[in-house]
Amino acid sequence: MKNVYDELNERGMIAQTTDAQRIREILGGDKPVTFYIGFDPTSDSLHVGHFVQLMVMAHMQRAGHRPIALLGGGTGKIGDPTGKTDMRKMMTPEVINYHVECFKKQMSEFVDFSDGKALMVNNADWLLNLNYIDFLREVGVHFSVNRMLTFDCYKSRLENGLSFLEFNYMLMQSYDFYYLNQKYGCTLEMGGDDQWSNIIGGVELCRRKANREVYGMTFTLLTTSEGKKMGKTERGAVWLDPQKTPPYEFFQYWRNVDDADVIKCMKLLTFVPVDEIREMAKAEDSAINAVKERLAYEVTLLVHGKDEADKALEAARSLFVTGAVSDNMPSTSFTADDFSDGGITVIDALIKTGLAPSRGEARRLIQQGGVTVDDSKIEDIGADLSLDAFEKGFVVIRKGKKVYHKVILEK
RNA sequence: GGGGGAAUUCCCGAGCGGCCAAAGGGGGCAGACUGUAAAUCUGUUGUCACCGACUUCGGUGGUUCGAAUCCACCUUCCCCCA
Repeated sequence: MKNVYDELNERGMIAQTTDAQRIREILGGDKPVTFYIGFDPTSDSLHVGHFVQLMVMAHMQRAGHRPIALLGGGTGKIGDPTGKTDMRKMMTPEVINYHVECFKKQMSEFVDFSDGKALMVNNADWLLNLNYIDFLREVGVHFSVNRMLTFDCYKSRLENGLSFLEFNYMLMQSYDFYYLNQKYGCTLEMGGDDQWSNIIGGVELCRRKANREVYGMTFTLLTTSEGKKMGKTERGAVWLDPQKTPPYEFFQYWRNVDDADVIKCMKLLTFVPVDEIREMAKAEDSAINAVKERLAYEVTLLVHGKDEADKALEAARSLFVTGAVSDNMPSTSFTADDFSDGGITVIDALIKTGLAPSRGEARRLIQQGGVTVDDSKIEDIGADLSLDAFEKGFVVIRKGKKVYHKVILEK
């Protein structure tokens, strides 16, 4: 069987390691390795930024290792200052707990937690009851402030202010590793590349405090070729929760990634074998479109299941390739009540479907020629959408070139 | 504890008492070109009943015919000294 280290490496997932050789050895050995990845419960759904982490866990689990998903119910109360320019808002315990519950549910879709094949723990369980003095004496002594201040991750914060609360985040996370090492024999901490300093902190703590040799590994952040974080749209993050980001929209997000990012995404976000991906990488020009479609399909498949992936693919194809209407495209239902005088203005329709956030925006869209109803461009901002247009029961509004929306008339 | 500075629209950032819904850039949206790509060019980017009206410049009051711009107090942040 292939060493999972090589698999991850070939996929370009590995960013930094504390000891590449040794890690490769233990991952390729016959003893399962217990490792952990932490997630701070900052929102009520995981987003694509977390997805790489989930993929790594899945890869590792497939290779026979034991993942521990650590939810930061305790550290969430502090807030990780890494890479943040501003102080984070403090979240109430209720909110944090709610987020933890949401994360749990979503993660179970990707990692098998049955029969102890993987563990899910919450660091609130051990961090919340720590005694301040004891903690300082046992953990605090092992950290050098001088050194911490030189870390890159604090640089920007040194200018904008870093509270003592946040400064302690690293100690908390380091303690997590120590705790998991003692309790579950966890010997490897993984995380996004931005977590590197925090991970080092944990590795050093284990060595100093328990004289244990443990390891750390970070993986490539999901960024575009320009170095920007992926998974952000004008409406915010791309969520894994279908309520927050509908599968069709999710699919479209990947369908529209830059040429330069497709292969990277393929490697990071799907289980498609590396050899196959290498073949795909040869595609040029418009042939890349096929790869993008595959990418979108594969990722949607993993996150939302085959049904939704098929539907999204079908909807995208019919709209963009054949121009046909699909049952699976985004839609809104109107009732007869919406047509008070036998019609509704196109502007109102745009608002009601969510295609435009305000009337001003809707008006602008029409003025700039961006709105099409059933293949005829709307020229007049006062245009009406009459009941007669609904003979076939629906009407298709198109905003710009890529956004299609079906308006269904409910009888 | 003392002294100094800052808070502007999605973000960064300019802003003389009237010409400010507020420069410029980024981002977003739309148009052209394309491959549902990138780059480029153009337009647009507070709300509404869009001629015009209304609400914005950390908060609350005040000065003034008139304030994002001046004054007072408050809040938050930054910097220097102790």
